[in-house]
Amino acid sequence: MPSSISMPAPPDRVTVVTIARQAGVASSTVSRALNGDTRISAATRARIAAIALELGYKPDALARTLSGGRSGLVGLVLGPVENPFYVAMLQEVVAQAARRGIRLLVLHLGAGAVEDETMEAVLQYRVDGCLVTSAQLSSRIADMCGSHGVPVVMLNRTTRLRASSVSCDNLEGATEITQFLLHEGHRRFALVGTDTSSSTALEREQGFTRALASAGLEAVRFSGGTSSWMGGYVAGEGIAALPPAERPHAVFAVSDIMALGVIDALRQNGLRVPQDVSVVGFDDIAEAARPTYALTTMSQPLVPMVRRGLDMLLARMEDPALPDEVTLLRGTLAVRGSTQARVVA
Amino acid sequence: MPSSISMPAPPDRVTVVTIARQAGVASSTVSRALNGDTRISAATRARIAAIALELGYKPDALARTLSGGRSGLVGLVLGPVENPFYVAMLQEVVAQAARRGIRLLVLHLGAGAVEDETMEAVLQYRVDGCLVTSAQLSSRIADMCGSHGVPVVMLNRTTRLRASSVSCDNLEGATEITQFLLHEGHRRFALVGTDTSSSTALEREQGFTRALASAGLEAVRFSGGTSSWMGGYVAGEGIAALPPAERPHAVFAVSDIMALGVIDALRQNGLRVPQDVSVVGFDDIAEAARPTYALTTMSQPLVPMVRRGLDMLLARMEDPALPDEVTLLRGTLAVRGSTQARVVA
DNA sequence: TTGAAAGCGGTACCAG
DNA sequence: CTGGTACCGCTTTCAA
Repeated sequence: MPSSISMPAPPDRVTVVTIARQAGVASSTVSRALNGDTRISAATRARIAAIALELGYKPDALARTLSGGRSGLVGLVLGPVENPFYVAMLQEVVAQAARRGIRLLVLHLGAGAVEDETMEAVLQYRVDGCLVTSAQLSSRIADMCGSHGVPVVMLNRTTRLRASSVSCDNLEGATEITQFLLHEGHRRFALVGTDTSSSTALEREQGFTRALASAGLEAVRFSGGTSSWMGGYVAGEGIAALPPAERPHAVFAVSDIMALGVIDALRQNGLRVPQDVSVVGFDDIAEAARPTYALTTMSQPLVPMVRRGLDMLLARMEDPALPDEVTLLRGTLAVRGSTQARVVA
Repeated sequence: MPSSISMPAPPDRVTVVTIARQAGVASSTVSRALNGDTRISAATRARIAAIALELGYKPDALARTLSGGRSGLVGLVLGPVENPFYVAMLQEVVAQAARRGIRLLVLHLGAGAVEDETMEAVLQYRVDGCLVTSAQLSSRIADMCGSHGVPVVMLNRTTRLRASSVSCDNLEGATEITQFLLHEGHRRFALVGTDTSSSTALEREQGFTRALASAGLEAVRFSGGTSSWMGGYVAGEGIAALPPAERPHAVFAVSDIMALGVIDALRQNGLRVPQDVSVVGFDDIAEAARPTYALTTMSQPLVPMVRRGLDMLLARMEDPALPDEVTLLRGTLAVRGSTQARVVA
């Protein structure tokens, strides 16, 4: 039966055999030549390369993997994208992975639990390694990867699990930004945190609280639930509802997205930022730089974090015996318009 | 050499052969049994299933694919995530794909061009189909997929390419929201568009312009560059700079994210929304519902769109001969606080 | 320097 | 109903 007009026959796959026949050599020779094996004469190598190019040969990644090689696949477990920080992270991971010839297999995205079938994909597709950001139940992924010799690197998340990690020095960062607030003359503080206890949020709270304690101060704590705009907004309403005498000079939110919610809530309730209340966050998401927010925040070194994370992962894909490693990177303070020095009354 | 303490030997892979030996049958029988082939006696099937379960057998997706089956992989090409709409889409795609047992291979993300190596991944990993959202150069992906018999479905993007698509009825939606504005008494309009000509933006502009034309009206056009908050902000500043006599009653932005930028710019310049100017968008991203914006917009039926898109893709993965198909879904008007009826002067 | 052949883990065809 | 076997595309000994 002749093929229909609208469906040009998908061209037959060009394989090592196709090339071997064309070149009049064995398929094994083709394989070696294309992989730059120096035992093959430069002449034959060149000839085979030429034919491969001409025929548009694309090695089958699956077959290659099956016969014992790497899959080139890295599993990706991504946190709640309601927080733009995770979106930025995703973007950076995708960009850098592409540059390194790594393919990303989406294993999970969002706040929910990682499903079982998802976990199985790690084995079924012979994923070489996993990149995990946040996710409450990431420990399950780490466990199963660990027991199957699949290296795992956590981004923006410290852990005691068998896995390596790269994250911002949250404790130090929170300390630094708190000291900045103290230096600016603020003496009454509010802390905006979450109900869920992610390592990230906890460390930041600690840094803040300790820095205050060193100055003999305490903060009132507000929680809006999750690390989201709405979470911050709810907390912000609570702060705005305080009697003027108890109103904080400055608010520290454990994430930028919450800080933005806080700012909106304060303004919605007639308070000015920074004139009445200074607000700071942590992350430095793109929205923080908008003129309407101009959020003072601790900027996470996103690009280096991802680079370091991929380096660590690739190294462990090469040599699975490498010991776990924890890297902390320092953030940098980004001072913008959401804070202002407090004139002593 | 004994294995080290920290590295428990990765357990040997459980294959059909492992099970076959355990059960005292041929591997082909195992394969059939596990695939529910009714020719195998219910008894043997049960027995094999039990052994498989006990041994924790996970069929190797790669081997299965190599021997002629589907890979279960769908390539994902995602648009600029600066626009939260694409993030929401990603989230929905991931969720629904997981539910259907489809694995997503990230091919691209962002505004940039799709790289060559990325395109090759489609063939190298034997991707069963591709899901494409936006992306200027998505045509290249579509081309190469088309010529290799890999079905493509475009989401939120109409096209004349060989590919199917699902999108919101942008023309109709823009018309409807414009008529709403007219009905509310607005007579002077501004249009906020982009420099890049995505089909989506163009159709929305058309719907708006035509609806106005039907009423004998015209709009001043502003462009802030890209479909982003900043793009909207820049356009908004232009609008705010107009002399009061020329100030529009209502602004139609081709996307929510731009509309938010417009609102912020107007307010930053002392104009009130909706009292001085009404603003509408298109998409209904989560941010639009924030009390601080309360954006009136055309809500895209995201969940049904994705469902329909996956349906179409799966159908074509089963039967590649299916003809291309274009589906338009109607959006629904979400009236919120960023618009207000204009009292006739 | 190159060829032949044996897998990798499944599926499917052909027998029996 | 079930077993044997070839094959998917590539890598990798083992020979020559």
